[in-house]
Amino acid sequence: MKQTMVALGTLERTTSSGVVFDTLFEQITRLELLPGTKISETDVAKSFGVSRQPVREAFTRLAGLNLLLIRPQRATIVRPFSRKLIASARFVRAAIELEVVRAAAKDRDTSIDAPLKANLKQQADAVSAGDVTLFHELDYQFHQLLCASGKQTFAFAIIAENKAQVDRLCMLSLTSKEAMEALYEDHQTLLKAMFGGDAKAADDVLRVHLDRLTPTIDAIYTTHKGYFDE
Amino acid sequence: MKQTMVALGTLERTTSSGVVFDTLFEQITRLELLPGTKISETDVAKSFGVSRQPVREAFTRLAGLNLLLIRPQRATIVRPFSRKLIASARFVRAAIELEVVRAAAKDRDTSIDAPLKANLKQQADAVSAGDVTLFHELDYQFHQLLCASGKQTFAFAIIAENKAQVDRLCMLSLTSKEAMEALYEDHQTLLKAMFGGDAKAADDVLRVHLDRLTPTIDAIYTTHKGYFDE
DNA sequence: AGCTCAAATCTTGTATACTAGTCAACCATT
DNA sequence: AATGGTTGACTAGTATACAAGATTTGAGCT
Repeated sequence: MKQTMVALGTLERTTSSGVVFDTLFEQITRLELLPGTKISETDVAKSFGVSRQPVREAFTRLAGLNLLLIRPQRATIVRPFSRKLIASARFVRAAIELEVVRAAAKDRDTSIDAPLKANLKQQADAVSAGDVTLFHELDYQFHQLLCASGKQTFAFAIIAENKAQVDRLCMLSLTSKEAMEALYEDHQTLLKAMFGGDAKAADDVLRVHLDRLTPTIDAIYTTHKGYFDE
Repeated sequence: MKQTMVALGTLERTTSSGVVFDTLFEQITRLELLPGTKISETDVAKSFGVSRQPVREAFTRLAGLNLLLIRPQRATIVRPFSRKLIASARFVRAAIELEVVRAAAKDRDTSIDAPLKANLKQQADAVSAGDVTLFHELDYQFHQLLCASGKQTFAFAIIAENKAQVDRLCMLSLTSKEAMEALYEDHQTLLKAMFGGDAKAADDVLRVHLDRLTPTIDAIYTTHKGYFDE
């Protein structure tokens, strides 16, 4: 049986419920399954060629991540966006990441300097090429490296979990070259502040950086009200 | 069927799996089930008078909270303490709560002022009476009210989740009157700083407050190495 | 055409049974 | 006494079936 590394570094088997979970997680966060979509254990089981039980387990885990809404005797729905949940997720993510960069500014793992710089270089190339997908991937890795730099690798799991709430929302917006450039500039400035040990400056730029999503989210709410709960 | 309010304010039925989850969660966090204890779906099902399936679902949720370690074809174990996990949980909890009090110092919900003050008064009484259990309960409520004050009610769910990792550890330590007094003083100073709009002072005192656990956790590690994984 | 109501259908929650992997106990051999 | 192999018990993962609540659909009536 194929084995995979999972959280906390334990070697673990691939199970049917794990496969279902991974696939649905990706479909939801990439908006291949839109908010409000009804899905049932029976249908998903059929499409994966398994019984309801592993599907049920995957549903339980996804519900725990606030991505599915399970109700007895009624079809499960892909949880609509919740402005409250999004605000909370953004707050939590910002709080953790602000503390991470503060920690990094004071006492960082310098072995992460090179991968961070390399990532920034690749970001510049992605912006030049107008490659949104690549830029998003590098952005993800950049924030992951920030956690490693601040010696808080585990924190990224929480950040990633909360990012899932926001990332699927951002799938609804276009990312212009100007927007990518602004994010890239933020990353540069942040790294400069961190490497210079300036916790205050790092704090300031990251707040600005994370706040750039606000108009995007507001715009999405205006144009996609149907995807939001009340 | 009895109904209960759950997260996100939805009215929800009580299910067998919910009952099992709640009971095991409490047993684990109160150390009635010690780290390293082996439990099986079959045994738990028997003791609750239900089938394995709702027990399995509860296990899945508890595993998601890092309280159980499920391994295929082997007995599930109550997750031993992990110094890495504890450090991470404390970091995350501190990050969120620091941002909460910063937010509260700047723009708090003043309707929470009275309940906060009332809680502090009750804390003073609990310290005088040497009532550790009551003090812990009030401490929990105090931090919950801080989130409400900072208009970040949702954040407490994450804090509570991460606190669970640390709280079950602290069940192993005695809380002296001196320790309670120190915590109470911190709460007083924190509230003063928040009400005075002094974000910096609030930040400083909360860091000290949350750091008070460090010697406690170190002492527990020394005296209870058997409860920790490597 | 619209309304009401009963039946059918769909759904999750739970019970039970089967499969396959892990581990400890036991026994044979050296 | 130590070691290695075998076997049975124990375990989670999964399949299948039943119960009960929610929703949909269609027939009958006005």
